[in-house]
Amino acid sequence: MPPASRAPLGTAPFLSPVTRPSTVDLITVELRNAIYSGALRVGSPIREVEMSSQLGVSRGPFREAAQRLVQEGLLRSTPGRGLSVTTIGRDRIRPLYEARADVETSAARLAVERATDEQVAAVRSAHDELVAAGATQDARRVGDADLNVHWTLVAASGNPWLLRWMTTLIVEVRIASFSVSEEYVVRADAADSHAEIVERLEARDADGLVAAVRANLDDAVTRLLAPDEAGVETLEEPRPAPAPRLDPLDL
Amino acid sequence: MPPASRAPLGTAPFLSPVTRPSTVDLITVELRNAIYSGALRVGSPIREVEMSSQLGVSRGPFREAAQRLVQEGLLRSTPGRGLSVTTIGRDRIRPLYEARADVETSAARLAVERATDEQVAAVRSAHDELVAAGATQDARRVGDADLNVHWTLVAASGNPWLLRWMTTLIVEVRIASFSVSEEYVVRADAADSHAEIVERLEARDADGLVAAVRANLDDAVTRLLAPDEAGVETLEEPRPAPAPRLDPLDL
DNA sequence: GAGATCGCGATTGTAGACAATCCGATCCGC
DNA sequence: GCGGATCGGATTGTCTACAATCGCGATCTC
Repeated sequence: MPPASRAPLGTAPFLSPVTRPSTVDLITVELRNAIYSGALRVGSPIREVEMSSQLGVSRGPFREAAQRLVQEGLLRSTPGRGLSVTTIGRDRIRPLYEARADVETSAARLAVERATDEQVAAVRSAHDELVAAGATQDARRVGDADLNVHWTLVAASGNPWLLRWMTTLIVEVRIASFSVSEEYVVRADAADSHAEIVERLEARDADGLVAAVRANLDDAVTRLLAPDEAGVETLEEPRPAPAPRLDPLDL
Repeated sequence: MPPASRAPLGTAPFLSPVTRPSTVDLITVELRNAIYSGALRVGSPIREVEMSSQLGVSRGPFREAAQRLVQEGLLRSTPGRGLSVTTIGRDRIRPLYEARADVETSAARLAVERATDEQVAAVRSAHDELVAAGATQDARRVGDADLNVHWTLVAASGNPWLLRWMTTLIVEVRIASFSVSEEYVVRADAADSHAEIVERLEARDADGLVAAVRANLDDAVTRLLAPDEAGVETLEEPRPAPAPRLDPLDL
C-alpha cells in the first residue's frame, strides 16, 4: 500500500531511532488510504463529528490530521462549510501528469545511477504483482499494482523529497481517475506496458528508462482524457463505493 | 515574500471565488515566514502555549497550522517532546538540491514553452530587485531576492504542483543554510550569476535556461558544502536571530 | 405566484480545562 | 564517588463545552 508512509524497509541497518507514530500520523494515513481506496468519494463533504467518532478519536486530533491532507492538496477546507475531498477535473489532469512526469523521470535517472540491487529487485517484485493482478482481471487490484510500480521506482531513487511528493501524487492520480469518470478503468495490458520500465532499470539505461516512463504517462493521460477512443482493451469496474465507514484505529 | 501562499495574480480573469483565508491559513503563513526569516532558529523547540498566545490565537488552530508545516517537512513532531524546527544538515543538502533542480529545470522548460509575457516580466523584475539588493551589500536582502528569482521562474511555469513544492523548498533551502553555518552568507556576485537565467528565459532558449539553472544550483551546493574554498567573494551577516517573538495577527 | 426576507438547524471554529507523558534534578544505595 | 531510581515541574496530547457562521426552508410581501 503505497500511500502508507511506511519506513523504507532495511534502509536503517541498525538502531534506527525508534519513534512510535503519533495518533495524528495514524489518522492521516487512515484518511489518505480512505481517499485512495475511494471509500471517501471525491467532492463529498466530510462531517468531522461522525468521522472522528468512527475512528474512535476526538475532533481535535482528527482536525489536525485533516489539515495535513489540506496541505497535501487532498482535502479542501472552505471556511464556513467545512472539509471536502478534492476534485481534479479534466482541466487539471495535464498539469498533474506534468508534475508526475517531472518527479518520475528525475527519480528514474537517479535510480539508474545509484539504486541498490535490493531497490531494483523491489521494482521487479512490484511488477510481478502487477502481472499477477492482470491475470485476475480485477481492475482495482491492477490499478493499485500499477501505481505501486511507479512508487517503488521513485523509492529506488533514494531521494526523500521525490518520494514524499510521489506518495501524494499517487493519491491525486486516483482522485483524478475518480473525478473524470464514474467507472474505474485500467488498461488490460498494464503489465506489458510496464515491463519495459523494469527492463530498462535493470539494464541501467537512463535514457531508455526515462523514455519508457514518459511513454507510459503520456498514454495514461490520453486514456484519461479520451477514454472511449483509446483503442486499447480496458477493464472496468462499477466503482465499489460502499463503506463510507472507516475502521476504528486501535490505539 | 515568496513563502506566502498568495494567489497567482491575474490568473483568474474575473469572478475568482472569493474565499477569505481561514485563521489556520494565516497562522501557517506566519509560521512559515518566521522560519524563513530565521525568527525561529533551526532545531529550536516550539512552545505552543507561549507561541499561540503571542499570535493571539488559541492552541487549537495553532496546532492545526503546525501540522501543516509538519506535513511540509518544516517542523518535526516528536510524540512526547513536542514541536521543533527541522534541521537540514550537510548530509541532506545534496538530496535537497536534487529535488530543487528537478523542480526548477522542469519548470524552466515549461516556462520557456508557454510563459506569458507578464510572467517573464515578473522574473525580470525579480532579477532587478536582486541587482538592487546586491548594491546594498545587505546579505539578507540578497538572499531573499535570490530565492525570489527562482520562485518567480517556477511560477512562470504555470504548474500549481511545481509552484507548491517550490514554495516549501525555498524555506527548506533557508533552513539548510542556517543549519550548516551560523553566519548567513551569500555570493557577492549573485546578480551576475542570475542574469544568464533571465536572458535565456527571455530568449525562450530551453536548453540554455536549464543549463544556467543547473549551473547556478551546482554552484550553490558547492558553496554550502565548502564555504571557505568557494573562491568567490561573499557577504556575511552575523545572523540576526533577535525576535523569537511573533507579531500578533489581526483577525 | 414569484421573489425576497427572516428564522431555524446543523456544522464548524475557538476556547478552556483535564489527564498522560516526558525531561531534569535530587536523593539513595552500593 | 558513581550509578541508578525516584520525585517534581513543565509541556504536550486529548477531551468537553461554548460561540460564530453558514445553508436551507418556511413565511411573508408585492
